[in-house]
Amino acid sequence: MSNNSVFIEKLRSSGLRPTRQRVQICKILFDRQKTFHFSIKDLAKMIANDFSEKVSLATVYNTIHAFKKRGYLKEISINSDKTYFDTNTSNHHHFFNESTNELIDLENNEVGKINIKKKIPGKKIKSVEVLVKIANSN
Amino acid sequence: MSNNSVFIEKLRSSGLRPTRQRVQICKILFDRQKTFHFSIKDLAKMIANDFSEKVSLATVYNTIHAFKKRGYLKEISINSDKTYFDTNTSNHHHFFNESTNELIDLENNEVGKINIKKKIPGKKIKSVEVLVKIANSN
DNA sequence: CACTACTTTAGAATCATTATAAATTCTTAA
DNA sequence: TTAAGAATTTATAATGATTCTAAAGTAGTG
Repeated sequence: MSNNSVFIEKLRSSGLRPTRQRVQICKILFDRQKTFHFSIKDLAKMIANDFSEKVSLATVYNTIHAFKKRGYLKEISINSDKTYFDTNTSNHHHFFNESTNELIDLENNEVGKINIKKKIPGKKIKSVEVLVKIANSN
Repeated sequence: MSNNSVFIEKLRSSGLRPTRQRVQICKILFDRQKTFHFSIKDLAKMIANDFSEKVSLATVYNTIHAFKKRGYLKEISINSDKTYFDTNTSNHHHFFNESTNELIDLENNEVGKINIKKKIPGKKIKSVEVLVKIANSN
């Protein structure tokens, strides 16, 4: 369990004022061992449950965007209708469980080297992301 | 240049009545050599340009969904804010050019075998899709 | 032709997200 | 510590994409 000063520092160090709202959101997002995959809606619900003080939806959006911009979160697109964010900002991949709509991390070292044979002249590769869709075996 | 009867047959064979609107949309989508990547907005614009008769936006949505359901189109998610459809329904991958927002197909045989080392018990893999983000080399 | 089911349509409704502008809070420096 | 200015939060409105609705139109069948 981190104490708030860790998050206050984190925020300050990237030029964000450590407001109550931002610190609260940090606690939910980053005070955990495992990767966290969430939608804005999920997060808003958790804030409502975890804290007595209300945080407006606009602030949730603002904060998530600020965090994404600073590299604290990654955005993941599965289907157009679902936007998830991921606290794991390393280079990695995902399983998407179609039976449950659940996302599972797939670390870089859990996927063999990916050889992109086609080259696009004048372009360089920024990232290679794999999405593995899975479902119940039967 | 295919004639309409090809599309009328295609529609009929999958239980869709070959209405004027659907045939028009078929002509735009499928009467071409190369894969076509498009958004609903793109398509609506093309319909407006190519045909004298108006097609309502609701019909465009209905038709695209019907085509997707029947496997004539694939949906592609890049960023949450962009939904593209793809007339290439084969198992394949994509480049996404971040400089131009352009999608480029990457066929299965242009990517080396992808070895997913992590297994999820009780689940089977439905698909493996790679998204390669690219940008100008400099 | 007449019937029925399928389609299309305009417009309303919904949902997620972004914009706005006023109120609040944070930081700083006196 | 307090005043000033900038950053932030907030409620609400605005936007944009998509879906819904219910009425009008159309295709297929006998």
